[in-house]
Amino acid sequence: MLIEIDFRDKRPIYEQIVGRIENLMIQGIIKPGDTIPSVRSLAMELSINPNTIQKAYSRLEKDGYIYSVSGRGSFASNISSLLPGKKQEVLDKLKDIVLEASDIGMEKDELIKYIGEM
Amino acid sequence: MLIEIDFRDKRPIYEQIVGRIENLMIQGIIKPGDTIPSVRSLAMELSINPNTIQKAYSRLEKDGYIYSVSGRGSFASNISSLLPGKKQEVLDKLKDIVLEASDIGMEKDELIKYIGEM
DNA sequence: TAAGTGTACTACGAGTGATAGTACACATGA
DNA sequence: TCATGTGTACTATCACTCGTAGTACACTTA
Repeated sequence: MLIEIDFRDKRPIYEQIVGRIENLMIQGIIKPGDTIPSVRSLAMELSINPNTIQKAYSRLEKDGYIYSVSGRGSFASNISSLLPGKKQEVLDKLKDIVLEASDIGMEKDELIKYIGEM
Repeated sequence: MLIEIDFRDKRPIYEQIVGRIENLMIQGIIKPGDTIPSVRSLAMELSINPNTIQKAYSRLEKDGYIYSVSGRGSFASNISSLLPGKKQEVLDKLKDIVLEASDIGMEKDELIKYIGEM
């Protein structure tokens, strides 16, 4: 099972699926051109409604991760061009954390030290 | 106006208020013992329902930031004992970011460099 | 042709956020 | 004392999102 759902997770199911598939593609486990499980089969496998899967796939297609062909299935796109944007997103989040840390009197060095020791 | 609401913010109003007051206390702008605006006056000032303010204040009291006295008002608690927990929260978030960065092939050094240059 | 595929649509229930209104007990100051 | 302001506790209603459920249609493939 490459894709699983955590019902304790506060995020909506469709968002978990989006994140999981994005992750599998970024890690190269799903490669460009690979077939993505069909809406109905994945719904069956996860015991959730096909509409929920469709919602996730629509989002993935809109964001450029997959492309869907009516009657044939859904396939992984080449996401190499998306990586710079993803990197910037991470840096933006990191910036928020650093500002939050600053609010409670934590110095940059403390954060850097923590990262280094991970 | 120390407290404002951003209606473009996706977070619920009560959560914005909680965050804002926490922030003012952490920064020392609101000091232990200070009076917090009354439920009704803040509701009037922000043009929102008193129940929304009450919900925010209930959360703040539950989390130890303020204490409320029936008939008198709400007051800022001494939050110095809460700081270690807040620091740990920040570090936990930082950890998530680092893992996310790792997923898309970013090295720790890249993050550390970014923090250093902020 | 039959089966599997993506896609679109409506309808319903549950949960949450926010509003609206009412009510009660308490503290304070005129 | 009494009016006012305070926190607190309800109920009711509305809007929105998430998820489920069912149906339908056009397409591709074996």
